[in-house]
Amino acid sequence: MAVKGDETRARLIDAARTLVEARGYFGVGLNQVLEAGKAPRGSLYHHFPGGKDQLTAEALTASGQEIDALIRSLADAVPDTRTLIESILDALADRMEGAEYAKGCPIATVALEVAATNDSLQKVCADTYGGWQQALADRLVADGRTHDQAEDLACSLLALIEGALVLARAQRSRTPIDRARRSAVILLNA
Amino acid sequence: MAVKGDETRARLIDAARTLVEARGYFGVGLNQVLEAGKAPRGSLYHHFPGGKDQLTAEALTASGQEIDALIRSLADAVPDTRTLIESILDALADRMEGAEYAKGCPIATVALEVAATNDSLQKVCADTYGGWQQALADRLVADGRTHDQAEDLACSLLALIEGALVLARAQRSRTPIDRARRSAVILLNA
DNA sequence: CGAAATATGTAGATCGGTCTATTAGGAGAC
DNA sequence: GTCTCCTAATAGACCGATCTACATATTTCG
Repeated sequence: MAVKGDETRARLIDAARTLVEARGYFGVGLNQVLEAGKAPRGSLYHHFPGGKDQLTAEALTASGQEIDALIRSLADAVPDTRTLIESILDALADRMEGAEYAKGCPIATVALEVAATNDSLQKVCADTYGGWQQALADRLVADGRTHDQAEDLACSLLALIEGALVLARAQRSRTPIDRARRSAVILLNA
Repeated sequence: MAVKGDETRARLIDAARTLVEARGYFGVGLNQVLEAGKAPRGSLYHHFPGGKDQLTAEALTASGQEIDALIRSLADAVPDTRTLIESILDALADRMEGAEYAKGCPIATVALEVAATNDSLQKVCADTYGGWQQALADRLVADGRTHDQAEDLACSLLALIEGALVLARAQRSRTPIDRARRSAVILLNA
């Protein structure tokens, strides 16, 4: 029965990922997750004895790893770093528009909600952002930049991307992302 | 009793501003607001017949106007736009650290939580961001930039600032803000 | 007095979490 | 093969707490 159990677990994580990205940690009730994941309450606490926090942490981790993989696979598939950043922003903008602004950064909402009050989730968010920054910095080092330069620039590029996602969702328009795209190129060429 | 009533109203808005900035729309219960604002439940629905949404909207608007005023007053007090941006980021970083990362952008958390599901609050967030962007763009036009250039750059600077605030809160460190500060100067000089 | 404001009480829903049963399916004995 | 057993997994009732909102006084002051 290991297989069926794993499927239920995965369905719950998937449901939590979508809902939490759209409405945040406090904005999603377990009943919603259970309904979307088509699972009874007992299954949730069987697979996630740590309750809502554990489920949310695993959902954030999964979404974080997906973005990490996206960055690293694009980095391999693309001729230069400028194209990498542009591809990331294009992909995120398309994803956001396709979801009618229910999707943006899968981490940011929770990160802001729990920054000062939930240590375990805050740590998950911090680590996830750290991983993304590292993925960008790796590429910048491959371009010939020093470690310090790469870390600085990767952090600013990540901030520009995250901020553009916030503005785009808030205004329900991809314009901020397109503008950030041009500014990112300026930062890369500086 | 107009005076006393207005004071109660103001206390509730102040309490909502602080709590909502720290934990977001869904993360704050009216009981918390009432306790922090030292008011009974009846007063809340007397002053805010629209309930939680109205209270939140007014809290966001007040916080938004405060930042707007900060930008515009700094713009008058400072010799160049570079110093303006640096002053804004320094002020925001100090404020965040001083609150142990319970403060960041007073709008962002709610903006992300309600982007796709609460039209009235989404509109408040969008308008607030629009106002900030306009305040920055006004200064850039005064520097001699065209209207379009100013709008583009103001949007990217705002994204950079917002993103830095997200990363700084998520990682509980002012480093992302300091790095964004240097990148903002690059964008201004480009 | 009359309106504004305050002060509670309470309704009805939903919250996260725990509990006890029941079902399902694979491992091992023979 | 197939029967038995044991645990993983499902199922849903139930708990106290909390949520937003409303209703009904009571108080305060022009």
